[in-house]
Amino acid sequence: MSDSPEKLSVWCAGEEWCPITTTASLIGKKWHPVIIHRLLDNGPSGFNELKENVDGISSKVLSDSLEDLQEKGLVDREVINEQPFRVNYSLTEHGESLESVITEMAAWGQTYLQEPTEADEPTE
Amino acid sequence: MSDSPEKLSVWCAGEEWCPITTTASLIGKKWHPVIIHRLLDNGPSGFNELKENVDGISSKVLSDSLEDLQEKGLVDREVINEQPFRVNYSLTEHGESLESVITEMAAWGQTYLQEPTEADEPTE
DNA sequence: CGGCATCCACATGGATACTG
DNA sequence: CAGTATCCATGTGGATGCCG
Repeated sequence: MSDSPEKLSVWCAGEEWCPITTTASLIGKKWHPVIIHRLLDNGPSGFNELKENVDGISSKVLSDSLEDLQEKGLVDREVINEQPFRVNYSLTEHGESLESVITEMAAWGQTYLQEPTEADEPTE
Repeated sequence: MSDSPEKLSVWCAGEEWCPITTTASLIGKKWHPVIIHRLLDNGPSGFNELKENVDGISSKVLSDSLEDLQEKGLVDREVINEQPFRVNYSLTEHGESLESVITEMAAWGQTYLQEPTEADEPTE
């Protein structure tokens, strides 16, 4: 885990390649940061275990997100049992390397955000 | 700028409020991190100046994103001249406080990502 | 210059049901 | 348990044109 993995080649939206745009394309999806956060926190997890921890996600969206994260090389999927069928989702080296980013996001949220009260509820 | 602003009340997707989910909802849009990054880097900017710096964005999307960021209390808009018409977009205190997150994202991208070559181009 | 209006394509997300 | 299938609503992004 300590030896840095080779760099990921990732495309980027704009004309010229930009680290932050590209990073945003990796984790700038609604559920990706949370999924990675849960995997960092709880370690390798099964599908439904992850679904419980990522509060409010549907199986389809979790399935789609995990597939996306696998394609991006951040998450690993391993079948650990056939009967009963069990899989294990874990972070790759790249996925784990995101800890600093995820931690920073969580810390920022802790510091600068608060849970809204009923009074804040948008009446719109 | 040094006194920490009051916390933002932001809704979150899941059942229970979660800092990282909520943070992700603030900056987990395709262009938001880049826009904030550019404002951090170049300071307050006009609309087209920002459009140039955020490489590849259309005016509609930039307009939408800026509106979203204003609603979320991260960006300020100020009309600084009527004739010729000029506005200035800048970061609020909350927006500036995101520097650590944005920096971490950019640093991660620098370390773990590389610009893909033609060979990596998806033929799909 | 700094947008908004319009239109449209596609992506994303959610609910529900069903399968091996 | 670990998904897939389906359907549908909404979101997001891009192109173009126009306006004060």
